[in-house]
Amino acid sequence: MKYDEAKHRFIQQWGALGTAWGISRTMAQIQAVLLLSPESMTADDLMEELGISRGNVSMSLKSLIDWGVATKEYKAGERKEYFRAEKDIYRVATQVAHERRKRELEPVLHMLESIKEMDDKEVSKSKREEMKKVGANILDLAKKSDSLLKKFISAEKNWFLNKLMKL
Amino acid sequence: MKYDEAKHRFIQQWGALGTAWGISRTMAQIQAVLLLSPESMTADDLMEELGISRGNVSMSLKSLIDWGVATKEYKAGERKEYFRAEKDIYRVATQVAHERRKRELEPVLHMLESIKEMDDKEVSKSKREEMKKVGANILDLAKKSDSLLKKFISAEKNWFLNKLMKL
DNA sequence: TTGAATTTTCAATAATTATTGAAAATTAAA
DNA sequence: TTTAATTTTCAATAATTATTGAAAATTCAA
Repeated sequence: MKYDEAKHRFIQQWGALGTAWGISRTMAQIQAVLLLSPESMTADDLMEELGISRGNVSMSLKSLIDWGVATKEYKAGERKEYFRAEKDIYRVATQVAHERRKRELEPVLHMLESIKEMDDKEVSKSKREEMKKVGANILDLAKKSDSLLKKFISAEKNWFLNKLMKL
Repeated sequence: MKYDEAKHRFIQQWGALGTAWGISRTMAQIQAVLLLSPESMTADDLMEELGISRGNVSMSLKSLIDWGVATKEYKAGERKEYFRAEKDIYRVATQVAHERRKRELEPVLHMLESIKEMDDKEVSKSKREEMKKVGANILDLAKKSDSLLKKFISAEKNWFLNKLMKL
């Protein structure tokens, strides 16, 4: 297979994966391009590569940086900004997991904590119990997932340290 | 807090969580209503509860069943169909994880396998290497996540067995 | 300070996705 | 069989989300 075809496929699939998971296609595609690029790239490079507007590139890069999966760099004697993607895919995964927890899961967990106070005699016991049970189970799952993720991360850290030791 | 307010909050937040993760608001809200309901419910119940159309309820329920997180039931001497949500939230999570892997991740993994064949002398070594590296890392992460999920599931199975033993 | 290069913002627009609602299909009781 | 109850489908429409592009803001060299 030609490099260009492989690259095209990677960018398309990565973009599709993004949309399925609630991330804009462009944002995921920009990440894909940066992941494949050995060098950091400018906004103009990305506009050209993906055929998208300057505004879109600017906003998508901002988001990638907010998610903690891309960084901005400056080159000596150059006015333009250069961008680079986080290439350690484990760090990308844990970073995204953390961000999503914070942005999307935490509001749900807060809501569940708050409805623990629910105590309404006007409604049947079984309805109240069902709600308490569902809430408790989700909170419990969240807690267990957290500790699992922590283990995963520390396992990865060790793996990285091992690699270092072997050098 | 009143039961109705708690219920309303749960349904809204669960719906919002759904959209953030690429699941339609209604589908998530129907699941929320079913999770809170001690009894199974009909399409009419759900239409009334959420104020949505019959068609939407029908399609959303079909999706929930496809995802393996809801089931249809028949009551003796009744024409209508009743629906029930999977309430073991661990099973919901692992079910959704499996489905998403199959539907959304697998196409990416196949693509990554196929671009392993990439071998294009027209393009710089560093570009080719970057692509191979990114591909290998993602495949590796997917493999590790799988084994982690497997461990999680078996841990849950044991937890369930333990509960059983204690009875 | 200028002012040209560069980036960001955001209202307008396009593209996508979700929802409706009524017609068609299915089901099962009479 | 009929026929009425119920569910499904899907074209039309609404709602949401993504993208554009040009004006405004920022940055930095002169």
